[in-house]
Amino acid sequence: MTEKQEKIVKAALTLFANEGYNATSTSKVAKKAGVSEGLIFRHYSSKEGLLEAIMQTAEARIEQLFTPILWEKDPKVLLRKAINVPFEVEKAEFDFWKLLFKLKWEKAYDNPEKMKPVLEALTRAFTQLGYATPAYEATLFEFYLDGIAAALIKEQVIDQVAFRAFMYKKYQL
Amino acid sequence: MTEKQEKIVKAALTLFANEGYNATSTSKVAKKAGVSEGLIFRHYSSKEGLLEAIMQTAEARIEQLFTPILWEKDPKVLLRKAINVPFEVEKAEFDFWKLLFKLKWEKAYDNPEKMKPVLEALTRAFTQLGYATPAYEATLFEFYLDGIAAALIKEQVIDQVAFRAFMYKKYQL
Amino acid sequence: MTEKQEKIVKAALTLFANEGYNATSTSKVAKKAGVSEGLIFRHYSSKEGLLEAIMQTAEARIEQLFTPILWEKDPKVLLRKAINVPFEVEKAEFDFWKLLFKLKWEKAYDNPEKMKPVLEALTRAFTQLGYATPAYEATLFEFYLDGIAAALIKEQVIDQVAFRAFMYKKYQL
Amino acid sequence: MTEKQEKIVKAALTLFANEGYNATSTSKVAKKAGVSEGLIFRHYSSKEGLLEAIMQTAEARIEQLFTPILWEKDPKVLLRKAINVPFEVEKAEFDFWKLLFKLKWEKAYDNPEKMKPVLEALTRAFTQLGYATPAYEATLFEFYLDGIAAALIKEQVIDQVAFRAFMYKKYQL
DNA sequence: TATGAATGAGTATTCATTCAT
DNA sequence: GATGAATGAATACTCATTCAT
Repeated sequence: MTEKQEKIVKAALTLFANEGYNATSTSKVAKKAGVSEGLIFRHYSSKEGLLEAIMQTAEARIEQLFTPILWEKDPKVLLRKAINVPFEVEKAEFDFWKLLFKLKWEKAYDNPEKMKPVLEALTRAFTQLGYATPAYEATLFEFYLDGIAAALIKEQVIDQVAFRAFMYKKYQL
Repeated sequence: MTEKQEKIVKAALTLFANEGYNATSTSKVAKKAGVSEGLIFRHYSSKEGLLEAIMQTAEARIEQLFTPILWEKDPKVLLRKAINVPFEVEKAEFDFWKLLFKLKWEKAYDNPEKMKPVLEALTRAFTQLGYATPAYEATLFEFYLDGIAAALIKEQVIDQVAFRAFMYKKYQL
Repeated sequence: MTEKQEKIVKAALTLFANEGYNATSTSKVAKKAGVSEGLIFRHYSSKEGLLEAIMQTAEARIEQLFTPILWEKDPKVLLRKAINVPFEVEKAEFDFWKLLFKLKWEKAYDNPEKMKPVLEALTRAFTQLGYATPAYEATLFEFYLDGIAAALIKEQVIDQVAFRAFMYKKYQL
Repeated sequence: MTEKQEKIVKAALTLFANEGYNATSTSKVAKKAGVSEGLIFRHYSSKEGLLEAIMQTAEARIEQLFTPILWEKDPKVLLRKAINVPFEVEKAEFDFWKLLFKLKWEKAYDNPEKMKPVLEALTRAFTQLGYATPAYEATLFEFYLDGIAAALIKEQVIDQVAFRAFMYKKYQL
């Protein structure tokens, strides 16, 4: 990735995440990145190509965040780690997440399959912990995580320490 | 609201919800509604005005759905009613919700204030039921509402009866 | 056809004929026609649509020119009339013809079928006049038509009266 | 001419001839030639420069084809040779001719002067053969040749042997 | 109220060309 | 000689909006 490519991707990420993909023109991206508009197309062939390039990095990052959970044996530790994920997202990554959450509502970009392994790991954990309906527990747990993540990304005021403690207690971790 | 106005609003709702506000041109709306493009502007003065008109109806509908909860005295009944809300949304209303959820991610249209009364009612209920941190419980409960509503709207397969039963049990209702 | 539509078609014809279809931008057409660029697309949906609209008129004009030949019974009169066709094209129509001749070299727009009725009429005439290979004679005659028309359109100096007389004599008319 | 130069010229010729000069981008030429776009400009300084380079070769080829005619003393042989020219064009050269014929309709590239020596040779021949208006005969003859060439290049079905025989007979050769 | 012609600014994308390497 | 990154201007086409009727 050349220096200018990085600039393009960075500018596009910020704009796509905050103003929306459709509301962001390639000329805006170019201006913000300080490059000519044509360069975007030389490197990514289309606006959508650019989006896909960004999404790949984003999904890679997500995988990276959730991988430690997938391999965790101890169910309590697993849940604890899962709860921690949203709180560990750094501000620098918020744009990634914002974009991801937005695109979840565009059919073409929403693939719930992606989270299946996590869901399965959670189900396993709830099974081991003797929950009656572990699959539903996992689903609900994921709703919670999603909600927490969304709130954090939107920078709604939450006492992170207290809330995390609350979650731990709720699941007796 | 004249007959043509209704056609416009209906067409716009479907398109805004499914293709996105920015991705929907006023000409597409006009064509789908079977009216001239000019008429949209005579009635709503701008594309954004049209969106706002739709949003008002949408928000009114939401209020309508949650009002029974606000006045419910019995905390257990209240939670039961709250759990049920997302399952009561009819398919005909999905577009409303889809649009609402999408716009939650556009700063200009996300106002968390809207849900405050519900949040307070839930907090009250959890207090009455003796939960240790009722405000956090209420927050979490709202995440459930969001999550299940999103899943239903996206028509992800969920055994509605079973899941509802699971929620009842979870909250001992 | 509104007044502006006519302006568009006229401007486009001149430009397409003299600078070439591909070398003429829609913005140039708009500027020359004194209308907004968008209007072209409202009326003709695409640059190609505009070309096709023009071509239809052009082909209609051609038909009109050759129709008297098709119905002529007397073979000598028929050939005389045919010889005259190119000389009857008025300067005002040169652009039509220029465009037509240019497009003959674009596969998509060359349809030799168009001239078939004329070719058949010519063949009939040569048959009646006792020519040995009337079909070839007709083909050759068409080459003359093409050649003289091209020369006239390009405004190459030709003594029209003399040349016509020469042709009459050549075919003993 | 280096190997890459040849590749460029060959690719450009095919594309210019079949898709048109304006419709062919330098990037298409580069891709087809398997070279970098920059190289085209190093060698030919501009797209037009490339066209001119091609045209020079094309015109040289034409001269080569017609030279034997210019020096022919026997008028009958001369006409026979002239008739043969279009039939002798090899398929491999069709692109050359297609391009030439197309460009005849671009003022900048049409120079009727080029064919003057041929026209004069034909006139001489017709004079020697005692035709009444040899200059007009020559002009008409050229129209015929042009028409034949165009038909052949466009690969319209023509019985070449029969048609050539027909031409010989027509001019009593 | 409703239409449809009309517009000016913008859209994604392509173009011929330059230049550092 | 040759590449590939980079650009500024252009391209066909769309957009939200206005206005005369």
